[in-house]
Amino acid sequence: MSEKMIVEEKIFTQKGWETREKLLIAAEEVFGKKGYYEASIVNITQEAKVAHGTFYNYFPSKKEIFDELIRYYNRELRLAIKDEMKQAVNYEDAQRKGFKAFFNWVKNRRNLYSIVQQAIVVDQELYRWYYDKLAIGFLKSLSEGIQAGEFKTIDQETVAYCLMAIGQFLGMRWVYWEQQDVPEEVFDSAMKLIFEGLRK
Amino acid sequence: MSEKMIVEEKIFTQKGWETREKLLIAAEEVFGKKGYYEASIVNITQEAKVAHGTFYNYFPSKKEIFDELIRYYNRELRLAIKDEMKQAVNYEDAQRKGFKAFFNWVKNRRNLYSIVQQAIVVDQELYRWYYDKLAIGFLKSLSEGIQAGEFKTIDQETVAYCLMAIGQFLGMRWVYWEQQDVPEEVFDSAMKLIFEGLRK
Amino acid sequence: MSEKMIVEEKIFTQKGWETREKLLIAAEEVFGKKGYYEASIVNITQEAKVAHGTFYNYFPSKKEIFDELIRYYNRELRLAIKDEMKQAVNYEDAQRKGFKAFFNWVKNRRNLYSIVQQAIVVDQELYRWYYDKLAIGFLKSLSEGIQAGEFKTIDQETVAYCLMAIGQFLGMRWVYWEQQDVPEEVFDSAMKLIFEGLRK
Amino acid sequence: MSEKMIVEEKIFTQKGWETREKLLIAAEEVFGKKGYYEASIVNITQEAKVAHGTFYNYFPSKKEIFDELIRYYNRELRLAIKDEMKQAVNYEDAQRKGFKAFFNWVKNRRNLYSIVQQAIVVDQELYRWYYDKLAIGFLKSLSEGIQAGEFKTIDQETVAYCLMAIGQFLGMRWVYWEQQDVPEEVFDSAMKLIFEGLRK
DNA sequence: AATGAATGAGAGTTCATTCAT
DNA sequence: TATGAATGAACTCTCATTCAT
Repeated sequence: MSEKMIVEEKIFTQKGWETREKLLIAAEEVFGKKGYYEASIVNITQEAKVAHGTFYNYFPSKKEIFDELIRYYNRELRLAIKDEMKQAVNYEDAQRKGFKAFFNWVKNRRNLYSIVQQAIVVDQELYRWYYDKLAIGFLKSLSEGIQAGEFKTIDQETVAYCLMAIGQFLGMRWVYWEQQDVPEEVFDSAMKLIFEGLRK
Repeated sequence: MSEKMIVEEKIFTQKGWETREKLLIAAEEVFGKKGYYEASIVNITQEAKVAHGTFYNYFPSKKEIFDELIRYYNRELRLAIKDEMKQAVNYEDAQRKGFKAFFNWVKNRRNLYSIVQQAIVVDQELYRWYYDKLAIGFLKSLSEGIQAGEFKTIDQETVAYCLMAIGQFLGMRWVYWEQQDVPEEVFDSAMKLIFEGLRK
Repeated sequence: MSEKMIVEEKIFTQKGWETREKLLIAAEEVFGKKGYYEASIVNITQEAKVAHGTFYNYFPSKKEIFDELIRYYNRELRLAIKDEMKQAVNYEDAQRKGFKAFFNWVKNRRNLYSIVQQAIVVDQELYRWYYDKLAIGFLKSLSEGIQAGEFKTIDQETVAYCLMAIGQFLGMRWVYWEQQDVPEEVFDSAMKLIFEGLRK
Repeated sequence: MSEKMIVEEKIFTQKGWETREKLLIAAEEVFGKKGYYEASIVNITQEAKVAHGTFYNYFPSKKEIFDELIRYYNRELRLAIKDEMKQAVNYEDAQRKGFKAFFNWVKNRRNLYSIVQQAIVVDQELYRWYYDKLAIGFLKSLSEGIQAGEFKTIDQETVAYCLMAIGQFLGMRWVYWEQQDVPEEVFDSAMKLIFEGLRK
């Protein structure tokens, strides 16, 4: 007698669930390395070491597994950032810790980072959803920082977008392209810009 | 008697040159609207109102015309920004004017903006080249602003990336997604962040 | 202690037999609605509310269950026609009652009617078998009608085929396509043609 | 300088037109022999001795070439019947000649006959269209025969359907199944039934 | 220079069937 | 007996590229 799992109205046995996981992990690898359009289902099933047809027992289409990856890891990232921010001593520290957590996540999930960027082309709605979701976390922390009198009274949404932008570009530049941690001095320079501004 | 043109070791007649132009303009439209992978050569030749085979008289591959677009318009964008910055009364104003010019360019070249983002998937090297090229302009102006004592002494490259990031995200958010100008108050908020920082 | 049933050298328990029945009923529905080629085994097992693999415990292939349906319901139709004909007061009446019974059967077994037509594509031999079997009934009654001096001396096989043809087309036209009974006046016109001919 | 042809908004050169013809002839053969669902595009292109992809230069889908065959040959058949009927000395003779022409057509176009029957499964609308189109010819001739006082006053539509039914079944039985002409005595028996009726 | 017919590799997807549990 | 995961061959369709005219 085997235990069953139910996901989105589909029922899986333990074995089925494991196959699904294998496919997701394989897709992360393949989409990350080759890009959505260059990647084929065969690439994914070979990476997962299952038969071609097995893919369609678990995902109705190539696009669907892509969506699933984005949505699943968006949640993972947000939780990771949130967890880190909770440890902060003040709101500035919270923002710094948020950035650190983000860079860390990119480092550990290089493929996922790439996949998210691909969404710009593959599904703009999804890409927008991704950043809107992410923005909410920044917004909340900014808002509290303002209320606490730690931050200036600002257009929170705009600033949230600016902060995400900076995180995104530095992550791309250093962690994704150069495959290293964001250097300390770069991180400090960015934080300095954010908290003190450019003008002398 | 026809005049000839030489581009990258190829010789064109006047008529040939015009056909090439038609194809580039069509490619901009088609790549912009459908995306690189969804677009086919036939789409481009139909848009250009030439025969299918004509394409390969001018470009060796689909990828090549994509590259050409990116490189050509990268130059156009940089010139547009430079031109605008020249009019500035000081370095802060130059940065502001640079942003304005960028948003303006996105507005007038929506398709191109989209195409550049597609490079993330199509050719990461090219994408990097694009932003490295762009960064140089920001860098130069920043550098002069520091030398003139108008800006803090900062890690110029990092700040250049941060500024590009902000421009990129706000352009995406407002001009590309919402299809409107960046609202004045959003622009001001971003500038305020950049020049004064977040801390109270 | 369970009772066993034996069908074509296979032994079934009561439960097994019921599963088999469920599959046949489901197949009738699915083949009827979607057609043989559009229908999948999964469609059938889902309709029957059994597991995918269960199908192959009862039928060796998709084709086999199709055959079984055709053969089973061919017998049912012939019995229905025969039963009705038995009530007739003379041979002309028998033919009329035979037609009525046929139209009635199409009405109540729309799916089956469709399935029989599919045999044209799926298995021409089977289709031929179906109509040869059906023809025998017509033949017998015609033959008796002639012997009784009620009908002309005719080429019985040809006339049997003509009668089947008329039944088939009127059934298709009215009962299957229009989903209604064959209108009385249509029925009468056809009978008039059959019994009196076209010439003035 | 090559001559061009325009068909349904597509332009063909002479060569292209010939390829299209080759494909139609091949499809007639393949659909006729294997049936619509068992036939693959590869079967057709191999029969036509062209590359796989060439098919899609001329027909947007498998279904489309099937439709084209049916519609094209429906017209051919109707013209053939009409031509033959024109030679008739009276309306009864016209009907006889119509049947003859039909059987002749089936004989020369065995594959087409099969293909038309497949439409029952592949596209019921098309099948209905086919017989509705055909019925019109019968109707017209019947109508004139009545007006001329040669035929009884009857429900013309119903009788038209009955006549088509008989033609269809005899064609199937003899020409298609047995691959021979409809025997003279069979033809005569059917005509006798049609014109004189069954009752003594 | 311009044309468009021809090509064939390769894509995503389906599904009858097998089989271990 | 019942299950549903796994398989892989076969399908339709796409399209970048080549090439004869």
